[in-house]
Amino acid sequence: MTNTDPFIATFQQWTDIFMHRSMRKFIHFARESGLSMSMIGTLFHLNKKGCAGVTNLGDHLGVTSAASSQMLERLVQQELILRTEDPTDRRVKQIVLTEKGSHLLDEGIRARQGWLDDLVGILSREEKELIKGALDLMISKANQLEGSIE
Amino acid sequence: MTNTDPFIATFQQWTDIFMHRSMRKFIHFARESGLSMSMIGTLFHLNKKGCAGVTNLGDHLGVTSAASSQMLERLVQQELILRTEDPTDRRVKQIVLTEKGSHLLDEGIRARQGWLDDLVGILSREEKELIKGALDLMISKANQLEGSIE
DNA sequence: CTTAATAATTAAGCGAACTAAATTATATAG
DNA sequence: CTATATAATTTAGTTCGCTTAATTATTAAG
Repeated sequence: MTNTDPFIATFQQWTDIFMHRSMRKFIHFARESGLSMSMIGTLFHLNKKGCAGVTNLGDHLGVTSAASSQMLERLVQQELILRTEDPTDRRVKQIVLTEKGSHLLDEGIRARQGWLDDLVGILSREEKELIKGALDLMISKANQLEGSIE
Repeated sequence: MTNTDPFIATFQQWTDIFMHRSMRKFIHFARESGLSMSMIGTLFHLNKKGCAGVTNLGDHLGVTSAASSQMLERLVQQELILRTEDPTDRRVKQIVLTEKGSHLLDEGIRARQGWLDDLVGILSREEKELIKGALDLMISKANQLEGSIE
């Protein structure tokens, strides 16, 4: 293709494998849990940020606040999130994960990475250390770029 | 959590970052292209396998052949796939990517990994080599597991 | 040839997720 | 106090992706 850099080629190859293996189970899990992509994205976002408003979450997904409100209502009914008034500005609602929502998310992540256990199973201690070192390096470098995206 | 293995912990941490950074742009791209998740999955599958039948693709997505047929019709209208008769069994249709479909997919992948260029930019040659080695190792190990999933 | 099985499509209908517009409640500026 | 702006919600209506059931075409088996 246009990418001649062998590093990028390798990275894309790994991404392909990872997506294929890892996403299938996760999507299956989401379907069975009755969660849409928007819901999944919202739960992940809440897991990361801790708390957010309705319009805020909608913007994050690229939908209107009306759509966001409706989706959040469904999540409230499923008891996956909690919706309370912001005491400092009573127009805004504070959305947070419930215990149940947090657990469900963990379960999904575990489903996603079930095959990881198989992979770990056929790695030697030295190989695991090599890979862990590389991942740690990428994590720290990625965090270094943090400023550019909110 | 329940995972005490530092390797798995690191892996999940990296996955979090990767998903966050990489999926957002890709989902945005899919929306703008008017492609559903099923369509995306189908295009990727075709890209990998080259050719497939209608029922086959539906099974792969976990939907009925009717649903698959309808979705493929939309992809045909968008000129992203080609649907021809299998000469050896005229009941089955052979679905392949068009040039346009292949290009669109490439574009999506590039959108997904736009931030990768930024990451590459702040890696030294030695760091890139370390990471590439780790990725190559994981790729080969993952392929070793290939038999378990079709 | 007849019957049964298989692949794809079509038809009808349903629920989910979205939008625009109106509504309610609260906050801010003049 | 009166505008105006902002946050969330409700309402009505659309579209999408799916299902089941029926239909068409082809193949395979007796």
